[in-house]
Amino acid sequence: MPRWPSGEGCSVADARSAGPSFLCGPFEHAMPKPIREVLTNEALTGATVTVAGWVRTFRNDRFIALNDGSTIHNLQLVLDPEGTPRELVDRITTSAAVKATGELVPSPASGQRVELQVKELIVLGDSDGETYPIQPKKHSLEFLREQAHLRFRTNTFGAVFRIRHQVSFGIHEYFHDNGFFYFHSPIITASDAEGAGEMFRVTTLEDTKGTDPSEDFFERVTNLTVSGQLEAELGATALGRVYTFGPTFRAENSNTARHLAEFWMIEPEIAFADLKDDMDLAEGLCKHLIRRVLEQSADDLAFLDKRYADEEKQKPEAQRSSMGLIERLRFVADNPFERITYTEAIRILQDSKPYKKKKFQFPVEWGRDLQSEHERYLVEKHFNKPVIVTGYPAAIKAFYMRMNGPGDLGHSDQGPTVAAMDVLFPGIGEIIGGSQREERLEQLKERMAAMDIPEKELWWYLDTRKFGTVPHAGFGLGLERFVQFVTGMGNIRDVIPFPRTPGSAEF
RNA sequence: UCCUCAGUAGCUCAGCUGGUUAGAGCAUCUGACUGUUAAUCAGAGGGUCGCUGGUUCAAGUCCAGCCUGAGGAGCCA
Repeated sequence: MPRWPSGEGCSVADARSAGPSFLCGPFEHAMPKPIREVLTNEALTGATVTVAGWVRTFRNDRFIALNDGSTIHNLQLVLDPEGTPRELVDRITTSAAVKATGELVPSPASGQRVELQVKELIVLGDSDGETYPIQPKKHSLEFLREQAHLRFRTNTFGAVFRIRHQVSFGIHEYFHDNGFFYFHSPIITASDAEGAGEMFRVTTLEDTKGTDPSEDFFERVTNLTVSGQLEAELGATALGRVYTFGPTFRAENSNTARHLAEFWMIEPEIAFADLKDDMDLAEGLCKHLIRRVLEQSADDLAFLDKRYADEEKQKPEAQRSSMGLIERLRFVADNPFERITYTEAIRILQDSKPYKKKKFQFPVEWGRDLQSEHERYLVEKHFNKPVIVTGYPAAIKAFYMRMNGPGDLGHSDQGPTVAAMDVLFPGIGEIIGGSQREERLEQLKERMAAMDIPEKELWWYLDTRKFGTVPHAGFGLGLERFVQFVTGMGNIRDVIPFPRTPGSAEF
């Protein structure tokens, strides 16, 4: 069994003092060093090092570009031309898994600081060049989507999923550091009253048609969750600050580059907080995550930045982004988000050129929801930065959002509004949707009645308003949409390992 | 679900107003070379032109239906 270099014996200093024969065990069992460490730790130069990974390219029967996923960069392995048997050389093919031990030496050629002079090498897993689908060349994202099980072996997807990790980890970090508790809302839920979209039915029945739900496993109708928010509110009204972070399921027949049937959502919920606190939290989280990725994933971002620039070059000039990927991340991290009310947004849109030239496909008038084209104009043309829109008309928002009164943020004399807030990002659209929740029992019941939501189904939710209710607020952040923004990937299916979309659940 | 576009070698594509045996680059394989950077050079193999039906002397090319994918829209995160 491999030994992890956590205890005695495997430190860099030990490796150096032990000389070239040092290994954490016999060669076959030696724990390989991550290539990320091999390439960056200058103290390793001159040491004997074991690495393992997958062959990216093999040049001249002598040079292996080896990648182990720990970094986007490859380690060059150099074989001894005389001392390597032909049978072994023939097995070093694209994506073969190999393990090698040798001396890490400064590289005489340009292209890499160090390289590994191989003393010992084994092929752990062969890879047949004739049938391995991913070649050392540029592939289309569409093709790689069909090879989703192998696409992680490409630079692009390696970078994307390392960054996805950094974002996920950063979410826990940010909330933990700010006194939040990670709250696990259920995946299987019984309430279908949330109105967040079509749901996937969960059942053990062979056929649900004509069968009484009481005969089912849970003795009632159950579905996969579309949101952990209502449960998070229960947590927040006791623990103070909580967040959920888990998979979410929507059975909508959505076929777009920004919708998935299974996606990951982050839903913080804070007690004793109003809409402004909510906005501050949302903006703070976004900025923290961007800064973290800029710091922790500089190499991957540099690669994606170049990729993004190449993609932009393909577009007609009018559609090109005004900023590069990294440039825009820095800009968003360093500048305050624009905060406007829905009523102001309508006014800006009605004063806009596209409105006056009748370029908008959908009407702009108070009471109607903002369409994608309107959000795009606000974010990408008018403000050219993230925008938080508050105070939407009550009629187009969910029942749990707090009804605004005179003096409340976003209140309008044009009609009733609620304390909602949507964070709109360039290129992505709505990345966060949140609100201050209706904490007043009577108002909440009124809204539920108006929207035909039976109180019976949400008795537990209403209880929080009966017993020690407090102002509270929260939001939902779509993880994949955020990762899209950070990586510059145009299609949401390319930022989740195994995308689920209508008609597609391979892998 | 709606609108638009696309489907030709493993991949990316060319194939004109229908007309001999369907092409290129890359990849793969074989050989050469051996300090290379997606190495280079030479050669070889590789096709149900998405599927079904129709029009025609003749269909990769025209028509219809279906399937799959992409872009946009709606729903939303």
